[in-house]
Amino acid sequence: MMQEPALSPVRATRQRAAIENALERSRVFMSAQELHQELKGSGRRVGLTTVYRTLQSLADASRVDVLRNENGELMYRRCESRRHHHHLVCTSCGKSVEIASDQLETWADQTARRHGFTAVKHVAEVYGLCSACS
Amino acid sequence: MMQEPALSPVRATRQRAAIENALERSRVFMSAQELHQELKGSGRRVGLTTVYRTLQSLADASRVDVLRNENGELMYRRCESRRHHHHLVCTSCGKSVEIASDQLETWADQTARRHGFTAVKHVAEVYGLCSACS
DNA sequence: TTATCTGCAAACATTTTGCAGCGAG
DNA sequence: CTCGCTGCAAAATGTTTGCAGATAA
Repeated sequence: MMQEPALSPVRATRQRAAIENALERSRVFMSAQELHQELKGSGRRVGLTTVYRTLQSLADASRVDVLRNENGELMYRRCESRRHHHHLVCTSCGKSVEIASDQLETWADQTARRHGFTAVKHVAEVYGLCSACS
Repeated sequence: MMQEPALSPVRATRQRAAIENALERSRVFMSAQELHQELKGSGRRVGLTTVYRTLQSLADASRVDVLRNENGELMYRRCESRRHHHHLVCTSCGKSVEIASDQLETWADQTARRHGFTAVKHVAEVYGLCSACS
């Protein structure tokens, strides 16, 4: 069993609390910039640099999921499960569901092996309109 | 059957020829910057702007595949098949294989439907070491 | 001839880094 | 009191755009 990395230094700062809090409330992926705006809008002032650095450290600790949107920007969302998983993301409201998929893993492994590839990793995300948006 | 878009105006310029030629010879994904360097190295001078614009238009016409590397940079490679497909990419030498995957499509559709999502699209790439590199 | 194409320079957008000051422990 | 955290300003990157001049057709 893999153990979650023991996140190095963590000082309980106002900024970090604000960021984690915002992530906790959101069920959608947000960019660092969006999160920064969100915080600013609700009166909690946190420097953009700090938002970037904090999100990065949270991602390193597998506390948030990271993926790139169409424009190549990094998007973050609180992790529900620490296990390997993928996402089903609504292209309209941004809501996302974490999905497990043994089937997908199996397919990736088999496909790779069939072509003589080893040490397989993969990325996969599914996009569509959620029931509320369609 | 979908018909390939009738690519708007296309003048046969030296630059476009150089770019298409370089793409034709390469079996690996290259960034616009890399392609630009490659051309410069082999004596064929093409402006970086032109490389970007040409690759973009080729991508629009589905003549090249586009995907983002880990750093979010756009990578291009000549398309072997115009049909929807995914890639198996060697993380060492960059060589890639186009892979079809009815299984994957089916999985994406079913997963989405199960969660009430419609209008499904998906992205998926598989990474590993090819036989020559492992 | 003329509408495209080219390419430089400048603009852009996102993310990272240098560094002086703040503040949690 | 210390050392990590913060945040401004500036740098770094990758990509796009404005525009004047070159050039296929």
